[in-house]
Amino acid sequence: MSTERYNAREAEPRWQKIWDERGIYRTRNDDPRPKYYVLEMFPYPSGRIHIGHGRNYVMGDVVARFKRMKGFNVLHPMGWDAFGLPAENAAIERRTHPGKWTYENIATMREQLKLLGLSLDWSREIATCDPSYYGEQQRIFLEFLKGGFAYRRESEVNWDPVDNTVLANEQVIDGRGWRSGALVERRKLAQWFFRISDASEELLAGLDTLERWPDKVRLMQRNWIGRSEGLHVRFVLDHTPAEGLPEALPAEIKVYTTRPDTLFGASFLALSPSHPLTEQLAATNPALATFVEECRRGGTSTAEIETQEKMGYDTGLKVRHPLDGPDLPVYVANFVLMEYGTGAIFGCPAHDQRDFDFATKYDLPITPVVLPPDVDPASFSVADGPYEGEGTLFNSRLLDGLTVPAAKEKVALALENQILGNAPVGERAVNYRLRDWGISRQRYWGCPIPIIHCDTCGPVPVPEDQLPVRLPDDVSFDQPGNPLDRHPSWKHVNCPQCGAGARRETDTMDTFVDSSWYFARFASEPGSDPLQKQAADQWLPVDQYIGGVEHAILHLLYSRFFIRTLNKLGRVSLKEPFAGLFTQGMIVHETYKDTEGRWLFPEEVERDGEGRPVKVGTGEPVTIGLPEKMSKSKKNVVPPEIVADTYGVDCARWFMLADTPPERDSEWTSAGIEGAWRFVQRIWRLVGDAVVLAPDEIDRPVDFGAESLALRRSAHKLAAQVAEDVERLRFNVAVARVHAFANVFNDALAAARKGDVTPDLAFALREAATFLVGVVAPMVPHLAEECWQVLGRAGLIAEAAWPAVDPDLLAEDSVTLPIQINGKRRGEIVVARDASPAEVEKAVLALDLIAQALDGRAPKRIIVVPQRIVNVVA
RNA sequence: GCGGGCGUGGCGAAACUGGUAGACGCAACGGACUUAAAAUCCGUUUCUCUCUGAGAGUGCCGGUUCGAACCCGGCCGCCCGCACCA
Repeated sequence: MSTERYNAREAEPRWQKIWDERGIYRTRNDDPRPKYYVLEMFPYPSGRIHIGHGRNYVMGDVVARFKRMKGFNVLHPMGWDAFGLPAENAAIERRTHPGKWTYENIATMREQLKLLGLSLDWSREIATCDPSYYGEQQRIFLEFLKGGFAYRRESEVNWDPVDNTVLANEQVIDGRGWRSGALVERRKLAQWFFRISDASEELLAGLDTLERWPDKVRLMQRNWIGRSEGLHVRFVLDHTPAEGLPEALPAEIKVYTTRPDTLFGASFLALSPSHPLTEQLAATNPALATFVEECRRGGTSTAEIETQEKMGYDTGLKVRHPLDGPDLPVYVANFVLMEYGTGAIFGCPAHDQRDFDFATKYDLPITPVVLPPDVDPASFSVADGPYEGEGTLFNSRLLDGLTVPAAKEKVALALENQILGNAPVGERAVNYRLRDWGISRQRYWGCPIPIIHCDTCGPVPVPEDQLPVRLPDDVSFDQPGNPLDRHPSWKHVNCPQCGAGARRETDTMDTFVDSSWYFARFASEPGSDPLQKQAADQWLPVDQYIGGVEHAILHLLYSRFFIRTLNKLGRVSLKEPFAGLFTQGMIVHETYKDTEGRWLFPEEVERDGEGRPVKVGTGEPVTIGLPEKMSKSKKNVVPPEIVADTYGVDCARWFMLADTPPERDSEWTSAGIEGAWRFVQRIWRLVGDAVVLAPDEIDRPVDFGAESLALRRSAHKLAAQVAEDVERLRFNVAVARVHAFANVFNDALAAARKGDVTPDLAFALREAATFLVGVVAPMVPHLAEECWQVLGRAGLIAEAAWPAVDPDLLAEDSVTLPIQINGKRRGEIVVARDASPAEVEKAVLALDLIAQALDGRAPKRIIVVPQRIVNVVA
């Protein structure tokens, strides 16, 4: 028996060095084997990683290693989402350069990731802040522009008047700038947009092709795109000249509705405060202008929007009802969004909560037009609130008696056929919630938008031969605002078209642009063109993409749009970048606070004699809080280095895969990591014991005894089942199977120690050990290499094949069937695997326990489910 | 408010998608080995009872079925996404 413990601290760096020296994780594009691309969402280099960051990389690594063993040419790269605001904040706080800070973090985190023993092809590493990467992105931007997928328009931003800077939504807290505390204003700025809304329909339809995505994510994207079918309706303005109205008002107002059936319940029209007509009226109406101003000032936080009261301003205008109803007043209302539909609505208070609130406040008529099923029209009232359900139309002339869908159809037809001017009054329309993607950021640390603004030529693309537009290094962060804007020379250039003095665009791109194609960059070999069509077509789509649910919408939707657009521009052949998606759960950890409410690191807490948590050294009592996502601020983090030093990273990897289903949050506990450690040692011992009992590799004997055969069956079943579990990413189940097999193997070894080790048993023991090591190799790769060596196998297990399963060993000759009487389990019977139902039935009826239960009577019915169960109905 | 998901021992969870509920692990308890400890190994561990056996049991109530954790209806509780989208 082996007595040495497995020394992970010594073995792990040794194997990592060997892997590294032999370059076995370097992927070649000319490898003829079938491809498999596994990718974890690349990290933002924020400083240091903690063990909580490791889970998705470990999961991806298990898949990568498994697929390699299964004979695939695996691409498993890593890079850095390296642009972004935190680098600028760090620059301000630490008086350092964002690039320096970023690259230092990358260096640290790269070493930490390497510590985890991940089988990554580091030769393809990229950082999005590298000019070779963002230069290509600038080229893509210009192609988008040329192809009509990018454009510029005015759009509102959050403006901090003290810091003189634009704020991201998350930097606005309770309507104030997070740093300055100043009240945030909304300002209009000319900004660049990608026309993602034009792709709404294809992005929606494409979701149906993504069969290996979680339903939840597809649903979230579906809701985000927010397709709705409705009707555009033109309401003619009644031009009875009212006092003080400006000349040249438009003849009509167009609204969008999904409830045209409620047209006869309409009691007002409402315009958005940003509607062109509102602006026209406000120009000569100071009271309205003030009202619009008030609406604009409304808070930006969700809490404020939620509780905001409905407010309206009666313009004094009236419109005519298109179908012989009463004239309707036109309001401007704070709850009508300009960005959706036409920026104007008709209000039907009886059947819409918002309209109901509004009508109640301004004392407008509330006419019910939809009667719920089985309700008497005389007693039906909407005084307590609107009715938004299905029903039958009434109070609605031509629609009376129709169901809601039938009424929608009839109104649509009627309005389509009613021609006014040269166009129908009503037109069916599809609307999407999805808006265009604003990519301009008034920041330094991002990809510069390659545009030059000329007073005569307007915005002009930077010529191809002048790309990339590099960020200047000599910038200062001692004043608020965008350093590119105040740089002494950077932005002053000549117009590429007319040669006159011009200015560079000083906005940089949203970092979601950077992450929308990095997976395509990994496809081409290091040093080659960043976006090579052939390479992208070879490797994409990503076969298995792994990351957090927090990216379920934006990153994944933007990437889908980006790839589709690259496809239209002829840059890639595929339409969907990620064939398989998995969203993993977080690692959570208890939180600790001392008596003064200060957060404590886990290593600052221990148990006293009575098991109470106390502070190390002082013995001061400690309060334990609920497990939460690991975060620096709450100090509930575990650094990978500590785990590596005490238990080894294989233990950490095993722990992260075990027990909890991968999509759920998993709690990091010391008991858990100790359990993983015990099991790692157990595998080591089992393999060592097997080698002692069966020291030599021998040819497979022809015949096997019962014990040997049983062990072989278990081993082959293990390899088959774990393969399936890993394919389905059910790592916790795979781990449980390995545990169960270890128990079986342990018993077999104990029995073998007592008796003779016959050649067939020796073969079976060695085979079992080899299978065990092969099966755990993707999960605990260092331990597996060490065991591989103990087994005397040549080469590295990292390059070995998955254990070869003999299908004959998977099928048992006989099966044990449970026997139920009236649905309750009463016994069991062993029958041949291929026994016919009639044979089983006969054997069951012959049993004593059945005879007793039947007590002489004939059974009413016997259900035999082959290889499953027998149920006797007495 | 709208949309979606989930409720199984002291805990994390399995259950081949309608067929032996609780595999496997953690924790706990008992035992072996040891001068002792660590490590390891062997047991016990859903609940109840009249305990060599029997009954109940997958949030609660009901239904479908020979058979339900799984399907259907209605409650209760928790979690997530969206949020004035007309």
